[in-house]
Amino acid sequence: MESDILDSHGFLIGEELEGDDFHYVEEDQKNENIGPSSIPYPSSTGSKNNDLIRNSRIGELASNKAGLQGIDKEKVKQIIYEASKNSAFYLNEEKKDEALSIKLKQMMKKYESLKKQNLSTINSKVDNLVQVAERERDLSHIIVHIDMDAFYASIEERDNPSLRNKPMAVGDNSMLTTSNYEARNYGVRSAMPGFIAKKLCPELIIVPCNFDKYRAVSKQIREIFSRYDPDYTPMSLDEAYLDITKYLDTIDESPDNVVEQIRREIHEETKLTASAGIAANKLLAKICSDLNKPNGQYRLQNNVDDIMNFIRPLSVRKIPGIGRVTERILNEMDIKTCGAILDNRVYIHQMFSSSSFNFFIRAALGIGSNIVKTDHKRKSKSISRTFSSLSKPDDLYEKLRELADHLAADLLKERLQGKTIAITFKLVNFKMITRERSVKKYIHTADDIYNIGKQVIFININRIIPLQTFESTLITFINRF
Amino acid sequence: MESDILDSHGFLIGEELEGDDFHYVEEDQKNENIGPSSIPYPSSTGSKNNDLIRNSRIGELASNKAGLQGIDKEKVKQIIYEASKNSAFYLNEEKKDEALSIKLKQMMKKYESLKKQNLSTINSKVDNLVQVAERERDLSHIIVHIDMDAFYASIEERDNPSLRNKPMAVGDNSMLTTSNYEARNYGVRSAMPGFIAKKLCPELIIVPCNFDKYRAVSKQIREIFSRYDPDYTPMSLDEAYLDITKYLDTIDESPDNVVEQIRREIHEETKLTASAGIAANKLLAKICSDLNKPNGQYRLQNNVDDIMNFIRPLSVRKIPGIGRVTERILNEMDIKTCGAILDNRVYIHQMFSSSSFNFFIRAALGIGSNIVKTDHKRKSKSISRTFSSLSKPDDLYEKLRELADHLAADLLKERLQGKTIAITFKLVNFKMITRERSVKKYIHTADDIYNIGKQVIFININRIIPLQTFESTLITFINRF
DNA sequence: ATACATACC
DNA sequence: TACTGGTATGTAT
DNA sequence: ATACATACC
DNA sequence: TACTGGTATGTAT
Repeated sequence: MESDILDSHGFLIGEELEGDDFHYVEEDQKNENIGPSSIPYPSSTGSKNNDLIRNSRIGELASNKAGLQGIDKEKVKQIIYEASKNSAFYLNEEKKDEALSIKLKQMMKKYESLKKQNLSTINSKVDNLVQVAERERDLSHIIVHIDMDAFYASIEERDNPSLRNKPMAVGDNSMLTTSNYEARNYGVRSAMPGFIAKKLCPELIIVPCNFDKYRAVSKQIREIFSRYDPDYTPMSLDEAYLDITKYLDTIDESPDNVVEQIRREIHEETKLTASAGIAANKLLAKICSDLNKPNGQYRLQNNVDDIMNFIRPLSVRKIPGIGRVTERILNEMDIKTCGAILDNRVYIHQMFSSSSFNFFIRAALGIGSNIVKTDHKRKSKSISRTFSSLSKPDDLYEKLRELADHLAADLLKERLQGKTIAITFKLVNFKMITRERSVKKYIHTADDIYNIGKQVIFININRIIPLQTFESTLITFINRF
Repeated sequence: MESDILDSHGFLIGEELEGDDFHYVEEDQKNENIGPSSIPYPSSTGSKNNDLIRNSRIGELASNKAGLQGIDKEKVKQIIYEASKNSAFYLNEEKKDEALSIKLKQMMKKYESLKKQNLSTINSKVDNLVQVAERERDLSHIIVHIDMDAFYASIEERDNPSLRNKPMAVGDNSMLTTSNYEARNYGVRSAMPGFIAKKLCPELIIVPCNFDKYRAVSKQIREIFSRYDPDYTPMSLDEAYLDITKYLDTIDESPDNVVEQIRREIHEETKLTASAGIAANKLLAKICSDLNKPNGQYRLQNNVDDIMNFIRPLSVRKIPGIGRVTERILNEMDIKTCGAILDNRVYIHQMFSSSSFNFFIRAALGIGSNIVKTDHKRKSKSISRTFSSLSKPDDLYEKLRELADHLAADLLKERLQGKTIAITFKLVNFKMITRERSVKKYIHTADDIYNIGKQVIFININRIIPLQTFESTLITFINRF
């Protein structure tokens, strides 16, 4: 009787939502200062069949990134769609997209009601906040963002001349990490599964990853960076920020020439090309480094007018931290450029959290951190492996054991310990579920990780197995604060 | 085996903390704009025996509020202590105080380490935030806070002349809501149990509450308020804010004279006295209304210098929203006055959340809301009753039934519905525990409340009964957002 | 504290 | 046949 | 979402 | 004999 009432009112227990998002490739970055990595959600409307390809997750694979000019985008989309449409992966993407649509619709409802309101009282408050941001502007540093061109692919080409001038990618049949520019002309790019890339370009050569080699080259270029800024920050094997302000004080050279020289040294010592952006802060430098890619550089002067003229017409999507989802939300609000962010600051203020508002405003003003020297403290350490579907708990425990051993070894290397363990299961339908547990004392041994993980799996075994057996397990070791 | 590991790492489940705080009396307020009602925690050090009386919850009963000047505070403390020391209530207060001590100690650790640091880089950021607050200052309104003097007690005296000039209080043997000024001279005050008050003043006359009468008088004074500001906001039966700016435009009178006139009309029509504060905003008006109590008023000019000179030497405890606990935290940081808040803004910024920082800074600048007209939306509706200890679940369900019926009737009057039900149990040792449940659909009927409540009790029955049977049940009906 | 989403390489 | 692996951070409950 | 603390009348 | 009843809001998990 009571439980009838309870069920009919549906206690908020164990509700299920959807999965995760796409990813790119590579490794080793120091992910920081790239703004809020989460902001509400959007999506297309009906999102049936080809529509999804057109304007969402999968469609993005055929977007207008570098190297895709002049090719038949529609044809690329069509081929990707044909190769994907009945896969579990694609079905899951569709599901996620539908969830997104619902949330976007709700946001738009709020937005429409906002447009009808008189927001003049909020205006001055918002303008105040913009002024506060403006006061953070600091034009006293020259920051450089350097990014190797098609890093892994270029290394492989360099070391095997027979690969040159042919469409080629690094990775394997299930996932590519990098493609060279010839391959990009076919629509082949990173984060694309190799078997789909082959449909786009049957003559594509796929070279397996050789991380030891990439790390060695990375070490070379980092040595070069340190000549110009001993406190440079590497963001990944092929990318770094430099503050060359002090270096410039020691010589009589323009920033442009210094960066030319860095890129020249890189080329001389590695036979590889790099692109660079030069600007007043990391945000702008990063945006700039993409502009004259490959093998080019772009200088944005440390001058408010130049910065504002540069950023105003820029697509919001160019802002690191604004991805596919956030771009779509903004687009729905008719905000396509950074200038429009500023113009719509009152709506942005009402629609988003204060931290998102600050992120958007600072980006649209071209204001960002110019602190390059960082003593980065790792916040989590994780390991994951994809394996073919399992159906017996014991098989899963065995995988857990392997991952726990591996993770514990990694933790030991850095003398890390933590209090929270998260396990992510990827089901065969590509749905991801995460379960985490916090303990009172710091732990780090494989046994501790395994035992806690086993308990977590055991408790959730019914959520995992019956749905459809799992595909992969990600153990994340999280150190909160 | 696994569960051994798990236990030894102590999963963070079902940990128990401590209870609740003291309260005053009366009813009917529109609690708003009184700042963050929570900020970390502090306490004394050893807190043994009489120490607790001296500097904590119970000691506060004998504090230096209006009416207590010139009496022997030490003697009052001693009598309260003797009357309390072995009670379950007092034991619980001691427990809470110990928990507080631990947390305060931790805060001080952080504070000490902060003092050793060079905080110059944060300085300008904090100064910016202070400027942002300063820009909110608005001196264009004249706000009045009116507060009846010893409201319930004065009404009883008025209606029964034999009570006059004798120590008297309103309430009952277990709890007093108001005391007259004669009684206050003995240390008798609101929120004190009657039986303890009798120890302080054996000849004390205790008159039972007569809410219907108080409500009728409240109606009278509200009618007067509305003559001066039709949009006045009542905060309780005996207290209100008025914005007399517009009224002043219609006549040629000073604010002081207008408020004299309001108080005169109150006295003429009710034979009761009121005190008032007149200032640029609600925060300041409220502080001012306490200054010339009883039967007086205080005007603070709408002028930055006057406001700053007024607020600078003011004890932080005078700020509504800073209670016993927060005062203690601040005192530990050597912050006793509002001026000291400003002087220590960088430490405040580092020690507290941004919302607490903003609250402190605005208070210390004398900046507050001057919006009186509010269409207040109720966020919760609750009912609670104290009853003697029960030990059978069925007895508790029966109480639940009564409270649910009552609450549902109240909800119906205001056409309210909600999605969350909270039940608070007060155990015989005065420990309070809360358990809440959210449901998906809005509910409002007694049956729904009862059934959900019963389920909640059922699930937690082992947490309640074995500990020591419960004393009272508070059902709160919460409407989130 | 948990679960999940977004984003970057 | 077949859609990774790693880290950070924001939002919602 | 849940549990609890602080604060006000 | 005996320490309320009501509402809001902040913090921590």
